[in-house]
Amino acid sequence: MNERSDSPKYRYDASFASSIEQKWQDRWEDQGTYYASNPSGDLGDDSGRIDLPNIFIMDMFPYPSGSGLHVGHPLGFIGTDVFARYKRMTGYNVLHTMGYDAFGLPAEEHARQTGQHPRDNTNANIENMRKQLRRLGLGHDSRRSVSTTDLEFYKWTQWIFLQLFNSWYDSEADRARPIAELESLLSNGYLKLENGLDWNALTISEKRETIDSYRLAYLAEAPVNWCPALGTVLANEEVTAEGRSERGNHPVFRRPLKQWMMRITAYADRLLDDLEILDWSDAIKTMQRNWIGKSEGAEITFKAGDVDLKVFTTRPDTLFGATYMVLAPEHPLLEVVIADSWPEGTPDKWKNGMATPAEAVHNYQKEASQKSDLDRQENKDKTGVFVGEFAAVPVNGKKIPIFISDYVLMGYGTGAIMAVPGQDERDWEFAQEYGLEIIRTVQPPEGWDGDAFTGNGPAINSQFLDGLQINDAKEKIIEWLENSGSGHRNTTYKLRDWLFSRQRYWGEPFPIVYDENDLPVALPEDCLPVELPDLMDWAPRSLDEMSDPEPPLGRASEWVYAEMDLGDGLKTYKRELNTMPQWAGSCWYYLRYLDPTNADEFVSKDVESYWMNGDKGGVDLYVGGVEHAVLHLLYSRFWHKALFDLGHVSTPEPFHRLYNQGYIQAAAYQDSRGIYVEAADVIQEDGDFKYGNEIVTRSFGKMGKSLRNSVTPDEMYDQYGADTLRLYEMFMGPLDQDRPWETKSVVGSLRLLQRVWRNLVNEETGILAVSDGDADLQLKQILNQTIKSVRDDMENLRFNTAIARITELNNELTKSNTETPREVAEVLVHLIAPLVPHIAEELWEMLGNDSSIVYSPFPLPDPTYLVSETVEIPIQVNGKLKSKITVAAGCSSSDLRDAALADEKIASIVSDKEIRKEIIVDGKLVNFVI
RNA sequence: GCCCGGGUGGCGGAAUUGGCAGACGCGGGGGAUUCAAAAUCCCCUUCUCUUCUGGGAGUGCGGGUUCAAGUCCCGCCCCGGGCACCA
Repeated sequence: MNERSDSPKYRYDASFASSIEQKWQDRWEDQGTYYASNPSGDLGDDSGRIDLPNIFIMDMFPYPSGSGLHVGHPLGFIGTDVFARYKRMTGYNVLHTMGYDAFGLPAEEHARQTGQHPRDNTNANIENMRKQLRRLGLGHDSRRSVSTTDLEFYKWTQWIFLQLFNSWYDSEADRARPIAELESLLSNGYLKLENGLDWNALTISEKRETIDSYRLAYLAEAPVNWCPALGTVLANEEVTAEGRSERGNHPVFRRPLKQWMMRITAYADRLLDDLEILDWSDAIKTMQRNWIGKSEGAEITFKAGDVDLKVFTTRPDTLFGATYMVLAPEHPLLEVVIADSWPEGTPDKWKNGMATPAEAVHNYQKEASQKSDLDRQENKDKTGVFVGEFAAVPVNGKKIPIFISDYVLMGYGTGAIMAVPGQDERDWEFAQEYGLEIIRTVQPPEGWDGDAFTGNGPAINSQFLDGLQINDAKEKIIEWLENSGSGHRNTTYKLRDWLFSRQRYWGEPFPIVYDENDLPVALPEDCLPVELPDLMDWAPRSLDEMSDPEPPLGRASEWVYAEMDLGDGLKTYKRELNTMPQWAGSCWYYLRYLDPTNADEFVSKDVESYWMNGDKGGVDLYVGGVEHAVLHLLYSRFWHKALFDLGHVSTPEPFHRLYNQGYIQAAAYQDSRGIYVEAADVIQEDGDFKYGNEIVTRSFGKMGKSLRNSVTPDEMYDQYGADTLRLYEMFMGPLDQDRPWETKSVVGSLRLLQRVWRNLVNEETGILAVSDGDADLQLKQILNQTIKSVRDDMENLRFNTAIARITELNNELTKSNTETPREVAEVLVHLIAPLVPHIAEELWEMLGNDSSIVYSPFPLPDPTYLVSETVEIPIQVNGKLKSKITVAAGCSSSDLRDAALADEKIASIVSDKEIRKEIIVDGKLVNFVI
């Protein structure tokens, strides 16, 4: 920064910082400084570190975007790097590396814009990103850096798919098992088919289809988000609330298509229960719980003529209050319950102006299907029509009218409800609208003037349930339902099976082919990897609403049909043309970090159990953004559990501790038209923000192109150096909090490093300037107290306060007129080493060491210097600070009291008053109450 | 509407169990050094009253518990995030 000719020659400034940073980055790379030791295999070594305790520290790997980094991106990466460095210095074998999540739609889109093949484009972006991250001085084991697009990586993604395809969920044993075991259980008669058929009487193809329907990865006709303009189906998360594609804002249609599904619902309970053993924030756990959405209750059958209508309810205890029934407009049994004509006395309101129930229902169905999700969200007024038929409440035979309404969703429970307006707010609203009977079955508290009462209380109007509290009433009615055969205990989930097919080019091909009956056949392991064919024309095609999606792989005409012998002679098979979603690679990449060069296994058992630590283990620290709270983290947990069941990994959970870093925000400025202007060009003048001559308004938002407020790491390297950037990002605030970027504040971090440098080195000569004498007692006490605090802060990822403590120590040295004692200098260099590794290495070398500081032990506090002989005690009167006195450490309560009363100020305040109470906390405080 | 976070000086933030509110940094003010400036070093910097000794108020708002509350309890307000007709 300071390039003036008269500034000291050896001042620590941006250009000097850059030169030592590059020197050390080269040396670390040459020496493989950050290589972690494996217990066996290619990455084993004789460093001896394998005998140390180990720790696996991980970032959520990035998508290698072509647009480069801004200073907000590496916040979490710096945090894990500081922690990993600290752990290395405290005697751990540390695994820390970085991979790339490089498949997916963004890569395709970007490639399309630049006209390059996605592979070339992706590889160029990865190279660029590696360079940028290297420049930050991140201590990654470069040998373990993988990309999901590497053939040697996605071979194992396909292998894991085969594991899922070749297994089923045994709900008795509550775990996944190999599919071969299902076949033998069925043929031995140990397991009966759900549809009651005799397995051994089935034809071969019936058997095959039955088996297929049990697999964890299975084909199903499922309603999907079909976006004809993009030519692909989209995941729910890729569709906006308005029902349009997030990219391009094209219309999206719900449409049933045959797709690969993952049976994540089989794991719903375990995914829920095992949250307990995880060290994750309650916020994230709550989000996962909500997503899984477990509800316990009962399924109850209502008879409407000959038709059984099943409802799910969490409140079977309110059965006596059921006064009508509602089916979803898409309910499959609707057609058979519609009456031919309106019964006598049907209110006009229930008919919706139609002459027959059929007309009313079909008209309503049509309207409901045209309602977008947004309409439903914004307009929650209850609408519906009567179907002209009645159902019988099982417990008393009472006939209640059947309605259809869009407030009942086909996708949840049974798509039908018993409506209990007395105890349900939605049912109350509907009942009010259509003039339906309301029966309270729970006694509301006295003075209740509200509508539906959803709280606890004794049952009323419920015959044999009367007087029971909700939970007891539920148990009793469920018992009755089960005895009478009209219902049973049941649990439902919001979680749906995971749609796993995409009509895209840039993704993992499935290791699946189809035979002459169009049934799926898994390829054997020795056929892996199924390589993505090289296509010139890989872009999705725009289609119209009525056409089927065309997977781009269908255009690889050479590739689509394969002739092979899969055990029953040479035959021609058609390949699966869909590809896997982007989540596939991110579901398991952490496991490949462990053993990236293993050609025989996705990870060796030996290596996996070493790093994951079995049982309640997993990745020791996983840092990333909160936006992955549900999808990635849920999918990944699901795959991991399946691999665990099949004996491929030793821990039931992948990520033991999850930590969500905050985001760096930055000021953004809008002109009078609301257009964002380049934030870097805005100046502050007389309290106004000005862009040129125009006054602009300020707001804060996520740093990025759209708000035109990006600051790049390169700018920071030019002005300050990488160590300063690292230090500033860690000092801004706690790692898990959002924080606003302020370039003008970065200078404070540079100043700290300059002072550290100046306290150890003569700026004029560049020669080390430390003394060999001892530090005085006071400095030793400060030094050891600092070591203690910094260790504690580092351990708990509180880097901002660690830096504050280091700054205090350094300020002591700055104030002193003498040269810094060597013992202090050496400690100081260690304390800063995890945060600012380059300057620390440089100083460590100047202090006469020829090996890296990376593995030099982090200082331990000497307990002798953690206690001082005297302590300062605040003296309060009536709880307000009035004075402070200095007394011998460990002095008795009575001595402390006497000393406090002897203090001039205190004496003058209490002299003529009676002391009513004395609070004396040894070593802490004295409070007199007068 | 429900469920999570959060609210502390001009700004970012600190205060581990109830025990000195505002550590550390930015910004601001003053001084030393300098021909002068930059850089550096030192001091001050919550607000407010003041007779310059100190006094009063103060952690979103209103109550409470306590010798003592940013911290605990009750009732609100505001900001951020998630879910949202899930029976």
